[in-house]
Amino acid sequence: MSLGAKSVSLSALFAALADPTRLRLLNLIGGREVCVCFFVEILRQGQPKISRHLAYLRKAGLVEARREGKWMHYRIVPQADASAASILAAVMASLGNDKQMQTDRAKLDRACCSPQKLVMPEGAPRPVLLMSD
Amino acid sequence: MSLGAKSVSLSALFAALADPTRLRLLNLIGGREVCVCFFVEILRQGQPKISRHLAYLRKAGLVEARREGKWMHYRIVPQADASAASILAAVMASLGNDKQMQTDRAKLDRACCSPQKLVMPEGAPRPVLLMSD
DNA sequence: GTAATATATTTGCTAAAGCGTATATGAGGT
DNA sequence: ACCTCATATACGCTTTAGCAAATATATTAC
Repeated sequence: MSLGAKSVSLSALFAALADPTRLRLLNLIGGREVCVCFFVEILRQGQPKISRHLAYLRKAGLVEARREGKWMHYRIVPQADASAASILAAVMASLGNDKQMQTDRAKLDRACCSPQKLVMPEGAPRPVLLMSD
Repeated sequence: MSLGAKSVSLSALFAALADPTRLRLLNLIGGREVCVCFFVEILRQGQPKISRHLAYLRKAGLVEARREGKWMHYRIVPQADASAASILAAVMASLGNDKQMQTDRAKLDRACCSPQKLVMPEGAPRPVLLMSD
């Protein structure tokens, strides 16, 4: 492990955060476990695009996935590194102040509590809370 | 100004941070006002490269420059937006935990207190402390 | 087995980032 | 005026990121 490893991984962390779609995904995942179908429905973007950005976040170690039948559930990976953890905490808090992020979250909450308001596949899994907000 | 402006500017902020050279520059500038010649000397990278990254940071609104004769001094721009400010605070603190960043800072401190140890142009300006660390 | 669904990956493209070299700008000295 | 120094920008290039469309994989239902 080289001495400069931290600065490299920090810039890699910022590269992962340097895209509006990925920030919206992180905002939606924050705290809960969310099925991919909700991302596609709420962001209203093509499924391959969503999937590519999720793969990017996975490779960056920010999220991890769990398969449940046909569905994939994504959740935040708690950061072992203290620097990454503190930065991510500030990021997640900042996302909460953004209008669009709040709107996205509201849609997810609505999907969670009254799914018929969103066009969702029959029997789509609900987002699962991992911790209180 | 659109509703989604914040998420756009946040991703732009992260894009500005997503480069090891720019992080090293921010680390050196942190808290003090520093002349470009120190960046070139300490990072040991080509002057146009340093200058291009400084221009990037300037366009991103993270630093600003002040001319003093032939020399340009760079300093951090205090962020008006609370989100950007809190993220940047976490970033600057994290940089302080990195080995290479500490080494860079030590070199700058040495240049400040015993300039003959670094090959510096005659009469090069010293870094100026803007606030205590 | 086939078909359908949910998600992931590949392909081909365009746009942008980063680099080094060369050149331009701006200030001070002679 | 010219020359030099410090810094910035333009140019040509290679690498990478992002997109849409198409295709592949994995699971379930039949």
